[in-house]
Amino acid sequence: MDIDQKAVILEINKATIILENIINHFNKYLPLDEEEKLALTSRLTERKIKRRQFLLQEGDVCKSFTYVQSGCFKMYGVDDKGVEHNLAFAVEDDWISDIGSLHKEQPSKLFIEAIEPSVVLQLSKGDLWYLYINYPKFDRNFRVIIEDKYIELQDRLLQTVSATALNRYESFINQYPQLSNRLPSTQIASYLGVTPEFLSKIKNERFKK
Amino acid sequence: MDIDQKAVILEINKATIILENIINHFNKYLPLDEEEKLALTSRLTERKIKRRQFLLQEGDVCKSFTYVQSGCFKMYGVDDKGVEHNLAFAVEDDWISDIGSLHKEQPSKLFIEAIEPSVVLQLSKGDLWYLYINYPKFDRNFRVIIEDKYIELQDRLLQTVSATALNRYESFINQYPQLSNRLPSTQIASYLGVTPEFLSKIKNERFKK
DNA sequence: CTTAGCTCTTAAACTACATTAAGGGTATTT
DNA sequence: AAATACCCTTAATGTAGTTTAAGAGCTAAG
Repeated sequence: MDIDQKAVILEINKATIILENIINHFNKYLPLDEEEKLALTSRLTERKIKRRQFLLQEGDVCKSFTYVQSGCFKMYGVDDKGVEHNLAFAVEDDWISDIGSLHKEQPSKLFIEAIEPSVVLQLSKGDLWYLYINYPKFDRNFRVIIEDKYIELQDRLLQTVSATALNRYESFINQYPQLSNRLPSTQIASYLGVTPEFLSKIKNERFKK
Repeated sequence: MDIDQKAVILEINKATIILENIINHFNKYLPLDEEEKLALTSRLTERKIKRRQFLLQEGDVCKSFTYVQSGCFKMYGVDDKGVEHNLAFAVEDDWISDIGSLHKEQPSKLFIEAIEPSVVLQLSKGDLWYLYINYPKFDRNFRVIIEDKYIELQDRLLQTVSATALNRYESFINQYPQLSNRLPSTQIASYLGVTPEFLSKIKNERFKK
């Protein structure tokens, strides 16, 4: 076996290892059989994304459903004054997409931007539909995935309208302890719905106690 | 045919008419075949609900997925000060449930209460699971139903964190013109995340223009 | 090495919205 | 028919969070 062949095999192994993550992801729900695994993995496109690079920009139609293999993204809207409002973060082993724009093929109001250098696996709308039509298990699995996201979102809305900024901050730290270390405070402030200045004040008061 | 028989037939017709609504509901997605229709309708429980009666109270585990046949419900949480915060309304031909509580069999943080005298069709968790397992089309249909609800919720969260109370009020009127006439202002204020007093002020200023 | 650009913090002035209180109108219950 | 509860509004006062400004530490790019 010459050096070139070895290089090819290394590449294949690396790809296999990467795809193992998404396969394992489905093991949390209804595990895929060999045929389904192949149907899925053969349709995934791997992309490396740099810090500050966009997966989606306001006005564009969202074209794919994205699995985060490694790294971190934020999804946010920008108001009339130009202020960003973070709706969601996604780190490794999570999905991110503007589902509304993807489904209805309408221009998105949102941005999806890498906060860290990242690797993603993407499914185009057509491929996703193909999987839904030919392998009902994907209907099931994505139903459960989106139900979980719905539950999270509803919880968050309740918090947003009924709790103070301090409470929201403490809930965030409890719910996402890893994220609260990993992300800059400005991004957390934008997620909590306060200015960085006010978050700074909150942290200070919390520390004094 | 005697009078009793006529009465029975009338009852059957009425029941059939009621179930027609939910069948038509699914026609918006992937229409059900005869077997699926029977599987569904034979598992539905019809309940009449009085104004101010609860489908779910905080602390209880949500036991069923509810289709609103007629009437109107609100789903809300109550904060430490005892203030209600409406997360959602549901009128005829819509679904309502605390999905988090239903799925994870955990005590709910929410109330679901009738704002008008209502009629609902309920599916227990067990029956819902039975449908999912035996008729994959329900996975598909409920996936799409919940995706639509997710889109709505995300839109609302974005509004809540990025728009003023006046903007949120105007969006609400545009998006749900029927509801804005049908509901008392106190309920709309609770949904928008402001006090009834402040909503009153907003309306007044809006009218002046 | 240096410049430019983020990030974090503090603090004073400001604003959108909450709270409290009170009065009048309208349903729903008795 | 009366009583009770709920609904809507106005207005004074109060506050959580914003805005603006300014400086200091950190990181990244040329």
